[in-house]
Amino acid sequence: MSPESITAAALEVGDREGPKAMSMRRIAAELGCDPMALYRHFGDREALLDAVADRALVDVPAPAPDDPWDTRLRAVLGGVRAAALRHPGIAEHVAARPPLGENGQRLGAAMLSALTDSGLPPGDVVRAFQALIAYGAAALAMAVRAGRRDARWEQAADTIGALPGGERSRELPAVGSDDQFEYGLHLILAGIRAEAGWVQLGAAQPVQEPAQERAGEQPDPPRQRDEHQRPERPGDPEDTESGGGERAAGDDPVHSGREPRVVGLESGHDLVE
Amino acid sequence: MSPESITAAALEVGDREGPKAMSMRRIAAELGCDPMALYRHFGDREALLDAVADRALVDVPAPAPDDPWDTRLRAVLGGVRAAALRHPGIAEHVAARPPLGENGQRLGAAMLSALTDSGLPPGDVVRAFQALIAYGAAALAMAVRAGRRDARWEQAADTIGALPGGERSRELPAVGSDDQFEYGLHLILAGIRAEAGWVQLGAAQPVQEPAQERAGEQPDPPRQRDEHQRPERPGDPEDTESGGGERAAGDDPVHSGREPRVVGLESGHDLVE
DNA sequence: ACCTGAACACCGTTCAAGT
DNA sequence: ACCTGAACACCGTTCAAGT
Repeated sequence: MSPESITAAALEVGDREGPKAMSMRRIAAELGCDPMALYRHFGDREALLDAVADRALVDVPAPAPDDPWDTRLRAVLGGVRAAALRHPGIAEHVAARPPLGENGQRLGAAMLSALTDSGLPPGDVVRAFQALIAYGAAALAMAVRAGRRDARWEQAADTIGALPGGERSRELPAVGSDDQFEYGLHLILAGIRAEAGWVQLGAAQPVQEPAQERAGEQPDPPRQRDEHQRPERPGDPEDTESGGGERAAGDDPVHSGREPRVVGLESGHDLVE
Repeated sequence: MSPESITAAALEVGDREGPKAMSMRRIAAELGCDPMALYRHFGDREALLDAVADRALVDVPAPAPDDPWDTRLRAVLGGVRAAALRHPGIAEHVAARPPLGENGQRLGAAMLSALTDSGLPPGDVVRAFQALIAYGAAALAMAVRAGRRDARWEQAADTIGALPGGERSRELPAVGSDDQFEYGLHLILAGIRAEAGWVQLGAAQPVQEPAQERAGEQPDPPRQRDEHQRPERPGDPEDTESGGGERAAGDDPVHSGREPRVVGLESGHDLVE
């Protein structure tokens, strides 16, 4: 009757009977104990599901530190996605929650490290991190719902097909598919590259191969036109002193002339309970 | 006792008492009728919430058709986000569901039209559309939870602050903030630009102004260095015939040599019920 | 035929009663 | 002091009984 045995039982009943079955009562029944016994180890159901979600990520390995930063990001996000989809009972919860358990922190650190290596300024590293988490979570949620054959998305495919520009793509939008996931991730990584100042070789003739990088999960030796070269940067992210205060609070182009920054969550609105 | 009066009552009780209060019984009580009466107009709770979510989007205007494609995308996604946050009771549901009601289709069509104008090939238009929906949904969900002061995210901020590269950004990650939302959207739009073959002027000296486009919601006249020029493209998206079958099924660089395409949801796995 | 509301099969969590 | 389980305050939905 340990936290571990509880999360194990929860994961099993969730995998077997779906997310709705992961109730305190049902999990307790699985363990043959009183539902209240669970509250000895977890404050409430949410805390228990947090632990279960993190447990589902134990098998996701940290990326190889010598890989390029974008490869590392793809490895982490793809790994989380695959691991979560292996446990459909908890995938929805993984998708809805920030990664805060032991494994979530480990993988989050790997992502932040990769983003730092991308050359983004430190402040943008955190923003890009959150953007990637958001995208990954939503794509995962879509995959879970697509697996559950949500009639809404089938209808959405019809709608898209009926719209101008969507006619020829009627069979494309496999909603939560790996392909779809990789494409969106590819877009964000390309955005990071542009933002960090990488120059994409071959950008002059984009029609023939604008998308081939997405196939690049595999070693991809044959013809690597998707190489990138980094321009020299006057101030490195490290020296924040004389290297140019180009993104200090005052002249930050994003925030100057706007309302006072919301810091953390302290000054946030409080919607309900 | 019409569908409209029901959705109106649901929206009001949701705004007033939070998403959990939007139960069939509670909404019926608001209307002074039997809970079962709601089932005459909506098949189940999910269908009712779909209608309520769409109703929350009536006020989001279609973007000005003459604006640049990226401005239109920002307008639609920002508008949906703002409208949803005005109705926190339903925001979570808006975030979790594809846009299928009257207003969702209207805004989805505007997004697809904008993406078509971005120069992406038709198949990628749909992929980019879904990626944007996914990102917008997740960012909205984060904003709702941040508004609810989720302790998890405060802890996440601490974790990020403790990681290498995150030290200086301790006060940055206002989790569901407008700033954060716009940054992620900016990354995706930059990715689309790169993918569609747009060249970003000034990419040679990126350190000084890599991020200023994000301020571009306002007219932004002073100095527009974030202009883009489009290279000539051999085949226009419109002529799919002789203009070059460059992205036909056979030689699609993304899909060639992979497992058979998943089409729609028909061939999908079925996780549970 | 239509509508109603009692009833079913659940929830998460509290808390008083037992040990 | 600790643990248990009855009880509270809810759910979405079914379905038999009423009109």
